[in-house]
Amino acid sequence: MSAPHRLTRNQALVLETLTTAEEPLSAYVILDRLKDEGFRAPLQVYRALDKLLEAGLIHRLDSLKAFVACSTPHEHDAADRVAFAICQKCARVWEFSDPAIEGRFAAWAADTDFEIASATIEISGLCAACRKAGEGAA
Amino acid sequence: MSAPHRLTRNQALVLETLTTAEEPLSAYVILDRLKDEGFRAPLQVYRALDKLLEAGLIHRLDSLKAFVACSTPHEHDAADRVAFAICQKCARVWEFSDPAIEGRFAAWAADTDFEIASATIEISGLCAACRKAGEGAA
DNA sequence: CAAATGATGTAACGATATAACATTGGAGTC
DNA sequence: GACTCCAATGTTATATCGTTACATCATTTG
Ligand SMILES: [Zn+2]
Ligand SMILES: [Zn+2]
Ligand SMILES: [Zn+2]
Ligand SMILES: [Zn+2]
Repeated sequence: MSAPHRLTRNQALVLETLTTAEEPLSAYVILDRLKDEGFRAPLQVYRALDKLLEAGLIHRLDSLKAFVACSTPHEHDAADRVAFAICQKCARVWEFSDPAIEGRFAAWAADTDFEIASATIEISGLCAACRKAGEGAA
Repeated sequence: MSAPHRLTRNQALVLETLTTAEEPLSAYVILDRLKDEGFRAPLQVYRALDKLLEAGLIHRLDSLKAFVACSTPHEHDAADRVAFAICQKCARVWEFSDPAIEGRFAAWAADTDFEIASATIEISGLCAACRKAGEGAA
């Protein structure tokens, strides 16, 4: 399996930026925040992101075109897919996995003779805090 | 509710391009295929795509940054979410929905006090035909 | 040390999507 | 028909996201 590779300076900086952030960040926002650390070009960010994705330390949210630190740096096995809930207002992300959902996908795949390799599961809506805050504002 | 708006020329051309295609198409591929019909700029495509998305006649696949015609132009209600399976090899798309999956999301949302507005559910893998074709090739 | 490997820096480019603004075309009045 | 309104269109420019190409530096390993 994947040896727990020690992170390089660039990788550590990008990971720390994501870990510190409250919301998912685009690659260019990360670049901007790391200007003072010597980052100059997008590729410096994308290369670090690639390694962190491989290591399972971060995720890319396709629906936002942005990256987020993994909430519980686990091995994301094929049999333990992860889903994300993203608040449209505060942009905070909840990461969860549900064997029952995985089971339904597996059942559909078996019926259809489709071999699942990966999945993108992102739900969008309003978190409890943002709904509470918005109740009196309409 | 949404009146079944008659499509404009541009919208009809974009929809026909997607309906005819075997795979999802990027906006720029659509633009290219409609050059002969007078299309010149990305916005002509994106504006038509926006309307078709509103009308529920097409979908955007976030994981591919591409668009696909809806296989069964239904009203995609909040209570009847749709999922996609995308073959990595032939790029064909299967559109399906599963009340049990929706139920699991609803259960998670209830537990977490999250209000779901929309979802992106895209699984990637190999279809039956492509697996069969690849079996003797390794 | 020498070779191999992986990370980095930099510039240029490609791909995806939107902003801004002028113009056109039809639907409903008068 | 003339007038008004509003949606759709055409066009240019720009914003945003991501990759190719290539030279350089660091680390490991024999
Ligand atoms: Zn994770
Ligand atoms: Zn929120
Ligand atoms: Zn559909
Ligand atoms: Zn296939």
